Amino acid sequence: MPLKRRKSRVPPPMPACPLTECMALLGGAWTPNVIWYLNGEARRFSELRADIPRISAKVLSGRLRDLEDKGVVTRKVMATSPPSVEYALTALGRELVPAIQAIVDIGHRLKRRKAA
Amino acid sequence: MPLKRRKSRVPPPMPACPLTECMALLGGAWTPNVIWYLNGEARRFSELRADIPRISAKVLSGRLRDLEDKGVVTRKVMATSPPSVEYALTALGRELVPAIQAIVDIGHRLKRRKAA
DNA sequence: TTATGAGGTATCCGTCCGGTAACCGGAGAA
DNA sequence: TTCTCCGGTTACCGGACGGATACCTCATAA
Repeated sequence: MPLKRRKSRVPPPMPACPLTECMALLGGAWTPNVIWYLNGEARRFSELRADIPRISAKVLSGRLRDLEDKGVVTRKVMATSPPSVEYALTALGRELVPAIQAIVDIGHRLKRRKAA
Repeated sequence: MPLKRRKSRVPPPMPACPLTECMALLGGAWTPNVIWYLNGEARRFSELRADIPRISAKVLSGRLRDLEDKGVVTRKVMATSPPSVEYALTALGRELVPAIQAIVDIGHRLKRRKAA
């Protein structure tokens, strides 16, 4: 009883599917969290560390550099003492927020249900 | 001698953040793709491999096992010869689709813009 | 007889992540 | 003066994760 191969139901994903395209920006540990907490005003490195308690300084610093390279965040060094650094979303970064919002919404529902 | 800050003895309250809560289900390489291609009808292992050409068998089988453990997909062995296995989304899995849809939508916009 | 296909597992190896520690230059404390 | 702290970053190390390839079982097809 041979199985017939069912055709792919989905539009040709090939030369870089939209999911992959967007995940290239959202991928990497803690990336959605970083973008999420940058929504709204700019935020300093140590503020982000407080926002995301379980991220290590190394990973946060790496993530911010990656996101800067990809054009998702901007980095501005403030002439304070000691110098502090402010990060903010670019227009591209703000476009990613709705996707993270959708994830957060689902997370809220999951939590509410687990409480019951 | 000042009092040293005591380290919290219990692991930090993990599921505080809705984003983390939901990312626990979506995290891991290729996870959004797998859920995306399972939306709609059930799909077999080799069909998923064709849907997601760049995933390796090891990672796909690992992802499917993880998702089954988390209650996102079901696994059904069909009594064919050779036996085939069908995977499908659970109700929980279907709840995750809107978030992936949002990511896909943004990916479409990014691609369209890049073409220009 | 060999090949093929389904649904994986075994193995190797490179990259990523997390934790710790150190760094730097200036400001305040001892 | 010397100590220490502070914000941001980097170097080092060990472990987990992901990619590539090979292999396995069973049964039909060429």
